[in-house]
Amino acid sequence: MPDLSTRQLRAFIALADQRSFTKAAAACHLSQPAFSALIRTMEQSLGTRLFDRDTRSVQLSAEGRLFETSARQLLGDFCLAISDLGDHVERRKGRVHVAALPSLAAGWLPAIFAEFRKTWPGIDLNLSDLLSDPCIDLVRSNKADFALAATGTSQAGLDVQLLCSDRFFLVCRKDHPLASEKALTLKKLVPYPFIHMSRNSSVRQALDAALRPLQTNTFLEVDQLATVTGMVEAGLGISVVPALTLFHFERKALVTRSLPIPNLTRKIYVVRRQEGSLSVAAKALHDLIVLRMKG
Amino acid sequence: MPDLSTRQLRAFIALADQRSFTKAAAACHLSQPAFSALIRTMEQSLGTRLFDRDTRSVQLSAEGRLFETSARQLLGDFCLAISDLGDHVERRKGRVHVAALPSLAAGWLPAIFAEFRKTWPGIDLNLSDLLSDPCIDLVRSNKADFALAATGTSQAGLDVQLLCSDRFFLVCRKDHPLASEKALTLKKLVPYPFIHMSRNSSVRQALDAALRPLQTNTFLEVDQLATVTGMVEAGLGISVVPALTLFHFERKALVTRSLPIPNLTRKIYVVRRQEGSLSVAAKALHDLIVLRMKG
DNA sequence: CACACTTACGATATTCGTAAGGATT
DNA sequence: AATCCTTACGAATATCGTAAGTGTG
Repeated sequence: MPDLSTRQLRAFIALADQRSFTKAAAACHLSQPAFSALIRTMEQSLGTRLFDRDTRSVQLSAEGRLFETSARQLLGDFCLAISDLGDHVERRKGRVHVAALPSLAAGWLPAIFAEFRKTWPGIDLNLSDLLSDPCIDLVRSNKADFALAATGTSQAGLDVQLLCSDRFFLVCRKDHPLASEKALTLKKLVPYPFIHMSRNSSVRQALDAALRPLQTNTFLEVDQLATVTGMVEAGLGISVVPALTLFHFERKALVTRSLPIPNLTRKIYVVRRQEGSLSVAAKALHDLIVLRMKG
Repeated sequence: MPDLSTRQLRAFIALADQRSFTKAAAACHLSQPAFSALIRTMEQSLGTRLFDRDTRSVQLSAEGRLFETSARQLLGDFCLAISDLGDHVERRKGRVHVAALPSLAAGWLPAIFAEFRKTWPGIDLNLSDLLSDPCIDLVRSNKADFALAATGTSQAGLDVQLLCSDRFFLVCRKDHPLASEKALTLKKLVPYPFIHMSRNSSVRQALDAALRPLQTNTFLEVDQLATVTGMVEAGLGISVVPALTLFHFERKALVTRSLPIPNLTRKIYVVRRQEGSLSVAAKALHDLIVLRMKG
């Protein structure tokens, strides 16, 4: 099977169009003899004359005419494929699939996504707002490019990098005693009824790990942060949630108070597959996320 | 727009399949470093890394995966186009359009076509069995590859070569006086009623030119040779026709007799366009026709 | 240390442009 | 003589294979 290059195709088509070696050579930025040799080489490798030529006229031979259709089609497809690849490399096209904890998806990610989308309007986005484990599963099965999740144990085959430490805040009604408490401590929280996220949430797990010795009055567990908001606002109890989720609690009736315990944090990691680099688009979003978090 | 060769596509696909530079290099009959350089060059010209590789594993990058689909499609199309061209060059495919006088089409061409078709079963044939002028028009308008016709005047832009001189024969019933005439001459034919082809036929024109001084008793003109056969067989008259048409007159009731006038001939020419070579298939048929005529 | 990809490097092959050649108008 | 394609040829470039280098399990 003979070798053939796009340059040869271009030269062939140029000559078919111009019907002149001199003009076609100029169009290909080649000296005329070099162009002539190129066509000759092509004819040899295809095993047939493609042009009937003498000093007075140049035109496609029967076989050349037959090949012309294919050549135009092939070169067109080639250009399409190459420019499509170029679009992806230049970030004019693409798709990034991010898996992220729901606690990040509602409050923190939207601004990042908006900025990303503004910078790279051609790149589409997928966001799987799931708990840590399904997030990581998506990464492992290569369905998501990377995940923003909380994972203590380092996973085999996955690259896990700390994105940030998310400090916990007290959330309660303005008329709650703790809202005006001068010196907040964990111990002062314990007596009050707590509204918690369910045990499989990263928020809850980080909290449990940090509060290990203390026993809280957990009278209600829910699955969604928004539900916590509603419950706290209704005066059913208090809650302790990470800073990145405070978006949910920006309400007139509520206050959020920093807790003076430095290592009471939930750690957020960027998780991606060890093997295989990120796509250009995914790397762009990844880098933006890291930049906006660190910066 | 970057250059790209089928060799590079093959290498890319081989590496995508084998996921090993060593194996893919072997598959491409290249040393491993040369293969490595080939992939590197390709990545540079496309402006993106196509494979994620370290000493332990080789796999497509996101951009490589994107390009893989196109690459396989492109290489497939390439092979198709090249092998299709090859089929035509090797005469496994093709089509030849011949224009030929009806007087040749029925009797003389069938054996040639049969032999040609047996030798090159993949090549389809078109035969336009028309009078000289429409035959030549087909050649000039590039609808026919060449024509077998009678043309005195050399036509501008056309290449005209003598194929054969077709001697005329007397055709009459066995019971006709001329059938047993010892020494045939033209003059002895004159008194008898003639059945002629119409004046726009090449047979008639050649005959008229050759018989110029003599006046024949032309009481019937027809358009088809087969009609001449029927008329002569019915005893309506005699006719004089070229040797290559005698096929029509091989019948029990008829005799065909050579006329002892050497230059009483109709000349058959091969007519083709001056510019532009014949297709491989057309040349094959052309050469066979010339060979069978001369040989 | 064994395996697999990369780098280094001299040798070979290809491709280039300039200049001369040949054919046609 | 002018035009256009081909041939000739030395120079620049690209590609090849061998051998050494590097990094990982």
